[in-house]
Amino acid sequence: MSDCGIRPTAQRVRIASLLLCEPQHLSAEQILANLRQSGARVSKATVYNTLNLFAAHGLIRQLSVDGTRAWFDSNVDAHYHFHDLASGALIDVPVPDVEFSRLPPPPPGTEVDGIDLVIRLRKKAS
Amino acid sequence: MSDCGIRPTAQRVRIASLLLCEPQHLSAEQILANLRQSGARVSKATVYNTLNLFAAHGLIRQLSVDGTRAWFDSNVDAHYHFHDLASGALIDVPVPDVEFSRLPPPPPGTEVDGIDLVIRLRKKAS
DNA sequence: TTCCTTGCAAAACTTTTGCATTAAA
DNA sequence: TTTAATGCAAAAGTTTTGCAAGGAA
Repeated sequence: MSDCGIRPTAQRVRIASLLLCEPQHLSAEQILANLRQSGARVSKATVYNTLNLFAAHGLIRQLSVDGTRAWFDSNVDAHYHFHDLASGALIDVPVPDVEFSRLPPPPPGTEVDGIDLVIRLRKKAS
Repeated sequence: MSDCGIRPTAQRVRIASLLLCEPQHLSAEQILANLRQSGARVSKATVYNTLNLFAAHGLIRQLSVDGTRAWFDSNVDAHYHFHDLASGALIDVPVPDVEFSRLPPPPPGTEVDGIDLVIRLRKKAS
């Protein structure tokens, strides 16, 4: 963490270890609740500050999947998502599982910064 | 509009003609401002009610592109989007411009409801 | 000490809701 | 006349900000 020029305070270390020990999709509120349950003294403002800081340094990725809130993804490798509409769950889809045989050329003066792919899932009818 | 069982009130007709006369991506606030500029008497609550109503009936589509607000797309045909990170602009990408040669199978008990594809664009470096 | 970070509360924003009034059928 | 939609203001939910106090270097 200090590699990035981020000062490793107690709160930041706890947030980092919560997110980075395994791939997860968490909201700010979930992170706050989780930290407090495990006895940490953290404020909501610090959680948001820290998540924004981590995202700015590329340690985590912020997702816009539903309009309701931001989700923070500890997997910063390129990948895509399933979104289960019934449960709201997010499931990672590795890059090799998707292959594009055609993509539109970016408009003049622009280049592709990244591709966000969300495959929405519903309960099977049949 | 009344085909869908929606009562065509003055406000709804104005919102519909603003959105549906040409393909557009607008926020609720933009729609409200636009209507008031053209002399309409509309409240914010009615704009939101109407947009949610139209979306529920499949007349428009709600997009989650950035976390900041919802965008309402008057193009309900299947399609994808470019998202210009510099300007925030959304540009439609027609379905035939994208071709998937591989997609992951949906998890057991689920089926694909839809695919949201957003190609993020930045200013070309070179 | 000096600078950065935290916590708290309040503010800012988007979206929803309650309720009396108004308009549509 | 009956039912549904509107407008306003207030509420709800998420995220940001201001500022005094606390902690790291």
